[in-house]
Amino acid sequence: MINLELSEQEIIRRQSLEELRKLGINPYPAAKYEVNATSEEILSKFDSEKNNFRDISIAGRIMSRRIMGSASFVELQDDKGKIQVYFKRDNICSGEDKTLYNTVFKKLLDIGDIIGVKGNVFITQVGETSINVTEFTVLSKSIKPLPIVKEKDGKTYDAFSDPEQRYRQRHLDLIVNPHVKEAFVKRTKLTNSMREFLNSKDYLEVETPILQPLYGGAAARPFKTFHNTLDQTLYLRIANELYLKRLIVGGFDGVYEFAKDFRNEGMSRFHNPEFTQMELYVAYKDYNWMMELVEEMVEKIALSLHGTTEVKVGENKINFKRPWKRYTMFEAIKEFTGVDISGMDEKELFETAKKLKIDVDDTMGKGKLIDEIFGEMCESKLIQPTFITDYPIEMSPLAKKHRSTDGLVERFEAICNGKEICNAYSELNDPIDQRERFEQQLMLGKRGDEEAMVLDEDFLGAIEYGMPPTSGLGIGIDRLAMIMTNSPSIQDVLFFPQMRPEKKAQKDEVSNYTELGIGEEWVPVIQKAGYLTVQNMKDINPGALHQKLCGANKKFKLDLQNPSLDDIKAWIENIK
RNA sequence: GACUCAGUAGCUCAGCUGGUAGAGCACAUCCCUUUUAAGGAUGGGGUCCUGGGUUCGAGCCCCAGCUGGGUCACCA
Repeated sequence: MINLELSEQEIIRRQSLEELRKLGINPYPAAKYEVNATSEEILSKFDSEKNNFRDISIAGRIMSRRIMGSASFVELQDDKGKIQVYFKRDNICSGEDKTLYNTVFKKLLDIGDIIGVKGNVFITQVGETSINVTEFTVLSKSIKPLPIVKEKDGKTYDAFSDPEQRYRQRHLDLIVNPHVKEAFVKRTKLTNSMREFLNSKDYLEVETPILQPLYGGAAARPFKTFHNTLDQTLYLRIANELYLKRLIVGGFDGVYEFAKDFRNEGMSRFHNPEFTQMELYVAYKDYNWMMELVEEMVEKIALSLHGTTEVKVGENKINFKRPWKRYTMFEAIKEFTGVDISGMDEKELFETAKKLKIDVDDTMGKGKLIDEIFGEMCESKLIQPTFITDYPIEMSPLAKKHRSTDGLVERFEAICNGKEICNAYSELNDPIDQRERFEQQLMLGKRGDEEAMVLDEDFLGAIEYGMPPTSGLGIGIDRLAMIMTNSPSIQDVLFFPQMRPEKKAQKDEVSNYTELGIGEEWVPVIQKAGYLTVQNMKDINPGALHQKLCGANKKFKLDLQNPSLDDIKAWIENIK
């Protein structure tokens, strides 16, 4: 029986599936299919003089078909791109039986099907490098129609562009939007390049717990979960900083981790609840040394992705060539506002912020005020990669006090395209100071700051044994990937960005209907008519339902025995 | 979380002042063949996001909700 939830095209494809089976063709064969070329190789290396690429074998998805009487063209898409494939009836069917071309190829295959073809490469009269097929194999029948995207001269027609569908059905997005695939390939090249760089310096890639009994290393609200056997609350990590530092205490001089971190906060085009950060800790170094490492590493990444240090991002051209501009936070504020705040006390800072039309309130301390002024007046103006150094101590409980200026810490961030891409310190390794800083955070927490850090006794215990002077770095991989792939949204560099679950309409069980005396075969018909629950049918006109059901029976050729009007009246009366 | 825009065929979108739901692609049947966002002819395909309301009558107007986009706020 026909499934009424399917569209016409889906029904036709399922029928084709059965037809293939009747012809003895398995639409989902088990055997491996030997592939010895890709579309990319053929297009770049075919030479009609040499007539190379004889007897090639290639597999992919049918993306378009131009069917003619006894010859047809198909666009086949594989992992690397698309190539035109030429099907000629007499090349495929050498004998009298033309079923393989007339029926299997022309009628039973569709856009979206995955096939393998064997043949020889040639160039058509129009000049298109193509494969002349001698043999083809159905590898997987597609029973859902693909969105049809067409392209000419770089212009795309009927693009599959609805962001909701693209993110919810990323597989579809990847099939029909080639530039999407490119961005993800670049993202992987980015992390590969970074990993190579770090490995070449002999730093050790490690893994630390994602489920943590205490969350620490950043200021953020966590996701909370529960371990049954331990009877204990656990948190998904917001950072891995405190674990990596324990490894430094343990005697590794350089450790890094590509870490998925989780923060239970707002979502935006720059924020996803789970995101990737690369954290690196190197013993016996300071934040000045780390700035040079960041410059060198990011410049190398830009070069390996684009072959140049210049990267186009939106309207801007960003140049990652070393050295990057450096400002202390005070210098940056002076540069962009004209105000020198370096000597100011809390009250003066408060008045300055007010004059600059920044929202301020009484709870803000000195550090928060400086941070606000910088965030409002400077950050978005920093397009070229820039280091901002020397942050107020209040905002940085894990950073070492500045070697020469009171009230500051040895911290830097790199800002690029108006957004922070990394954050680094000379790490605080004085256990007494660290304990005091945590205690200050506890006070903030008691005052209601939900993002205040928790005191981690185990971590303190570790650094009490002595942690070497260390520089640490956290670099936002998603943010960097956005810049390197010219993507305006974080959703464009995450395969499966977080989405609210789709709400499905509630449906009653079949038994809810049969209890009323309705035959099982009528249940899908009634639901198709819009009555997904028995209660929806309660107050309707029996005559109208009768018409709808008999109409559907005829329309969909269901060959069911129509119920009488009295039957339907009885069903509706039976509803409680 | 706030504001704002959107949701109509498998896809991209029209839809007038409220009056029988439309196009292109895709699909089906047929014609032709080295074509290319192929062409020609004919045809089928709809819970107009959901639920209320106003109205003789709602895709359109009003209210509530769902989902998404954009901007802002928190944050990396």
